[in-house]
Amino acid sequence: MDALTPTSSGERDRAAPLSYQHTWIKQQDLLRERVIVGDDFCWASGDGEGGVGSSLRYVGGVDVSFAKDDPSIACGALVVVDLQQRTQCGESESAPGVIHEVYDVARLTVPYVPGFLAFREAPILLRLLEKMKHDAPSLYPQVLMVDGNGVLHPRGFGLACHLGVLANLPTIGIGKNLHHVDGLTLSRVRKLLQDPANISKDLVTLMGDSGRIWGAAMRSSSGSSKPIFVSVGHRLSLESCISIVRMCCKHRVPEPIRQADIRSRRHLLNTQGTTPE
DNA sequence: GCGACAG
DNA sequence: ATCTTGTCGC
Repeated sequence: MDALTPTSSGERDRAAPLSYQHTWIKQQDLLRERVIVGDDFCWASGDGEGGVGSSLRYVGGVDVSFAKDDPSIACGALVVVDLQQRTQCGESESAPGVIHEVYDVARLTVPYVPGFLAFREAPILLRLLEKMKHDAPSLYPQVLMVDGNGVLHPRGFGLACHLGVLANLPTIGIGKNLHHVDGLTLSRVRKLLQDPANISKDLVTLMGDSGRIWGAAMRSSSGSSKPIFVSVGHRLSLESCISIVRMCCKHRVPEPIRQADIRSRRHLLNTQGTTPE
C-alpha cells in the first residue's frame, strides 16, 4: 500500500483510522429523533408539589479517566449521590453523599473525535448502567449527569443525549469547556456574563446566531469566573437541568460528576498499580 | 485556505 | 483526556 491512502481535509485527518464518520453522523441523526427535550420524568408524578426538587433523590454522575502512559486504557465510573443525605465538606458546607459507585476498566479502541465523543465513551458508560441496574436496582439514578454536552453539539446530539436515549434515562449535559456551535464562542459568552444586564446573574442563556437556545453558561462556584456549560440531554427541560445542577454544586463541577471524576482516576491508579498485568 | 474542535 | 509545583486566597 503506497500513496493510495486518500488525502482528505478537516475532520477526516484526525479520524484517519476511521472512515466511520459518515456512519456516525447517520447514527446521531437517527437517534436524535428520539430525544425528548422537556420534562418527562416519572419520579415527580403524583405529588402536588410541582418542580423538580420534590421527589428527586438519586442523581448519578458518569465520567471516564485515562491512564497517563497508555491513553487507550480507560476507567469509567458511575456514582450516585443522595440529595437527601448530606456530607460535610468544609466549615458549614455540605454536599450530597455518595451512596453507590461502579467502575469498569477497559481498553478503548475508538479515538476521540470532536463531535463524536459518544462513540468513544458511551459503550463503557452504558455497561456501568446495566451493571448497576442488575446489582443495585433500588439505588439506580433518577437523573444522570454526564461529563459532556447534551444538545449543545454541532448536530444537537452530544454524549448526554446519546446516553439518555439509549438508556432511556433523564440526562443533563455538563461541559467544562465550550464546544463552539452556531456562532457561540467563549469571548461572546464572557461578554454576556459581564454585561451589565447580567452582572448580578450567575447564569446566562446561550442563544446562537440562529436564535436557537443551546443551553446555559453557569458560574456555579461563587468565586470562579470560569463557567460550566449546561445543556439538556434527554427528558428534561433546560430549566429543570439548571435547578438540578444548582442542587449539586458545592464546587464548580456538580458533585456527582466531580465524584465520578475523582474516583475513576483513583480507581485506575489503584487497579493499574496493584495489578500491572 | 484558515480556524475551531465536548472528553 | 493527560503532562505538572507552587502558590495566591478565603
